[in-house]
Amino acid sequence: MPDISRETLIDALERIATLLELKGENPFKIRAYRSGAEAVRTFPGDFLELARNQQLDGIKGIGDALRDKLHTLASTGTLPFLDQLQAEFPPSLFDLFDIAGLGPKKVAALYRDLAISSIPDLQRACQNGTVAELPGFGPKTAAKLLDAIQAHATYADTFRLDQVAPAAREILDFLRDHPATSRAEIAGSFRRGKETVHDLDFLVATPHPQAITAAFISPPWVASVIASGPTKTSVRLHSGVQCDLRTVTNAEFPFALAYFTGSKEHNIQLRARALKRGWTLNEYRFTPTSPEAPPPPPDLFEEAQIHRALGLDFIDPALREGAGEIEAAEAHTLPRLIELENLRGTFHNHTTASDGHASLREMAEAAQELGLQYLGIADHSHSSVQANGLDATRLRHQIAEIRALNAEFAPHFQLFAGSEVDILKDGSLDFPDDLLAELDYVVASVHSSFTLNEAAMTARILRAIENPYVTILGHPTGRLLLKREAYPLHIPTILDACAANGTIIELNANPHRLDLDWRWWRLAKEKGVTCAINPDAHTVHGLQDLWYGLKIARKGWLTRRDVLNCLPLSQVTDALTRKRHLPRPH
DNA sequence: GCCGTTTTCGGCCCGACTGTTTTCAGTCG
Repeated sequence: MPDISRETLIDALERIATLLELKGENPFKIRAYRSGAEAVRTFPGDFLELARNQQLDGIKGIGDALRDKLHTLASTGTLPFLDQLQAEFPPSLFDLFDIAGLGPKKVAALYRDLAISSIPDLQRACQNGTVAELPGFGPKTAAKLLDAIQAHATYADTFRLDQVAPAAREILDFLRDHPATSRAEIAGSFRRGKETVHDLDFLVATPHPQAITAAFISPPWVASVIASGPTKTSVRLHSGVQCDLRTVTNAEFPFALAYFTGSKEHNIQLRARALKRGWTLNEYRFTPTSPEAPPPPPDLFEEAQIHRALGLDFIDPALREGAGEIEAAEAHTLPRLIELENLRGTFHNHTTASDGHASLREMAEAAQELGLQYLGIADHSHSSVQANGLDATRLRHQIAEIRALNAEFAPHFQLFAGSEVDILKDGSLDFPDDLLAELDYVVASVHSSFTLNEAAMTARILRAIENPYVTILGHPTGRLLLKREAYPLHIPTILDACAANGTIIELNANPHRLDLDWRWWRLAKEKGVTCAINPDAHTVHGLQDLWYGLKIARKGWLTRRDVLNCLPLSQVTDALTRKRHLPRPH
């Protein structure tokens, strides 16, 4: 079987779209490839497997042409159509699309007229004046491109949630404090709870947009102003994060909030739905398409009223990814999403015994301050030498310490004694079963040999899943956002095995991980897999990462019934050890 | 190239901003 992933399919479709743009193809054909890529990205299920087996019929956005191309790529590992297109342009040309202000038309002109095919080429041509003389270009464009090349080399263009959340809150508070502000919100992918974002979108309802704009660009955290007009302004922060501001009227606010929250795919579906009712929908209002069309409802103040006007239940921002949420809202089958208040405790936390920075007691007290009823401790096992992993003696000592503290905390709070035990290269565990049996629960995680192929990695983890003492599979794919790719793993097989064995899967809430990815949780839930939202806290402060995990769980359509740590203390103990008494599958 | 309670052909989201234009094209979201 060719060694490709869903990402390979997505990249291929997006690459085709870009190549067709360079060639000046029909824009609607290009859009079809782009939306096809998005359909692959958001499909709730094992897309790769379906593509391999030519079972893509009926998937929205995938027609005959894309279906066949995806099948070819998934089953053979190559796509001649793409290869032929790629042969027409030098590979380095694609780097130019990463430069702000350059789109397909300009890149095509630079390549065609000046033979520019890389960022260094472009930089030279901007400096020596040839770009400024090109038709459609000019001195300002050349100067802007030089700035953009500089910015490209200096700043990241994608940020983890934790990298932008503090600034997001600070700027939102700042805007809300302004006397000319009537309402302010953050929209965009941040509001949807995406694990990484490109920018922050602020929306302000105000009768004095000029005053808000002036205030937005003036604080010390603004490094530069990218663009500024009457209703739209973009700035870059010193951290490199781009922040956009839109000012609207009070009446426009709910429409603008819905519009700028996206996603693009979600919006397109929403607008199409409005058209069927005889209205156009944009960021300002409903407008009847003809005099005969029914009048849209007057006086809309909230997004929920827009959804209702379209015959839909309110769709939480977390779900607005164009992945079936509109159909579910119409059928009244949207899930009641988990809330932060539903969390009663959490598992997988570290202390000074391994690589954490707080003691058992400090972690327990912090958890109680957060209103939790229980806290699971899971320090590293001894193979994780770099993390000061515990050996059997130290682990038994910690178990005793936990029991002693619990005598003090009872009955209002309880620590659970666990371990984050390494899944070794062959899938065996770092501790023998009799030692694991002394624990309240066990998290099993991969911390080494990341380079196994998919089959070997899947088999390795399957073995751990099948161990009766493994309660939770920790950070299942090992990814570190923007830093390290997930190791190859056949997730559907993992989900099936967890369902069959009663093994819980972690949603690691550390903002560097957010693993398992939200795109898998609907399938996991469908298969009957339980989720545990765990902060993997190494400090007292780290417990608050639960907030990130919550956002991701909501994106995964999870409810409190799907999540282990929504159980009250009185029920969670049984849930942790239930698997030990289950009959073994096979 | 996709799609269908305006359907199998003829549509396909569209507004804001900038720069290079002298009325608009390109980019972005």
